[in-house]
Amino acid sequence: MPRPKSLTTTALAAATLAVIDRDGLAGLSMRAVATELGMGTMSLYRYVADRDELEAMAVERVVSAVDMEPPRALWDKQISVLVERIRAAIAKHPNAVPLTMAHRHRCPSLLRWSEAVLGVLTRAGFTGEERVIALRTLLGYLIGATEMEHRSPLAGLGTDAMAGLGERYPLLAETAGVARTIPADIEFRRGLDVVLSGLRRP
Amino acid sequence: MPRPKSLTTTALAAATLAVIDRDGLAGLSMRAVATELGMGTMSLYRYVADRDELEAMAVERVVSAVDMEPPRALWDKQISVLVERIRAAIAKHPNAVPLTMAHRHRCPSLLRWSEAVLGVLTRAGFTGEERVIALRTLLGYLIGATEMEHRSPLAGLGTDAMAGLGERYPLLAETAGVARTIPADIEFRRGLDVVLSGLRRP
DNA sequence: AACGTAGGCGTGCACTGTACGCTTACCCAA
DNA sequence: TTGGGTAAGCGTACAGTGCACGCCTACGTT
Repeated sequence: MPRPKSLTTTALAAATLAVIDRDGLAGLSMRAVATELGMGTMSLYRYVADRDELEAMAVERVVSAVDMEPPRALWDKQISVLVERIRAAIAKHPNAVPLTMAHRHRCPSLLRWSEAVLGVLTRAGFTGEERVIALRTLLGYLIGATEMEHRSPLAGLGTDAMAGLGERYPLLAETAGVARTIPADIEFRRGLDVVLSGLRRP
Repeated sequence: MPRPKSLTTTALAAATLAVIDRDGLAGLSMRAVATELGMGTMSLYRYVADRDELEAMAVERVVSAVDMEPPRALWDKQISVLVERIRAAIAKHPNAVPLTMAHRHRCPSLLRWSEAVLGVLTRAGFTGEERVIALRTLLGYLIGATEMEHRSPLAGLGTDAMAGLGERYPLLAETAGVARTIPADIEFRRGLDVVLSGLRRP
């Protein structure tokens, strides 16, 4: 009976994400999103309680696209595929990574994802505490590795600055040199393989 | 010859950390730190270029206290001790955890720590890419697990809210129930054991 | 055709980080 | 003892933020 809404929540999330992708996290403000949508700033509050809630919607949009269906394979391969799908989705919006970390706990898609991983683990024979530890270890690695990939130490340093670093931290400098030759997704996968091989029974 | 400084950088970092510990991250502002020190706001900029730099100093203070000397033990035990020392240091200032994550890459103490871990790995026979992967995997788990511990999913939900959750995510609800019975540091240690057992060659 | 509901928006407030320039405390040279 | 130079300390001001509040207006229904 009253005046109909002119926005859907997905349109709001899309606009928010567009601002983040274009102008970076520092460019995100209620005013910026409103302008992006051609509305006044306060109109946003018809759809959203908070700036926090707006951010959470954008994060949900980042993650909601991933396919939660495990592929036909052995359980460890199934898990590695599920983990890498999330990583890929997050990597598509690098500017949003800090927000993704901040709001992941109220992101329904990540709950669905955890449920899917737990399904694989359960079918593989994990139960009780063992299953808790397995999930938390996988999640921990996923979160930490993703964070490291997008705000890594030594990333900004030029090769010459790293040479100076080598005097005080020789092993670190050498390791950084080697690390530079490994593509990020290979590095992620090999670290994940370490975790998975730790999860397999001896 | 000129007027001497009245503050040391460690005093500044201590005051910043005190504000964070007492009033939380939202209570941290240049004005708050200045008041804590009994100075005017702008005086801080004699010691610090940025709010960012102030935050980095506080983070460095959080981490700088940890003992970087590996204990006498087998290499995997040495590493687990080093990792847990960092975790313990961070856990002492839970309000600062997001800052610790944000500024870890320019934190000298964490470089020293990485160097120490690399030393252990090297003595254990790790070289080249294998050593890179080992360090990144450990760091990834440390960062991710720490983040999860301090802003975990399902943490705020009461037991009744989790019952409703159980209808859509049965495995997750069951897992959360079990997880509640495991102390955080035990959980961290067992996840770390998974990673370490993955690092040991078969 | 008129009405009531709810979407949209303009203004304003408290708060943030920080640029700029004045004042003042201090140490050294005379 | 006294002056001077240097840098510490601070007061003010500004652009920007998230958001509370209340007015206006477009709409679907009767």
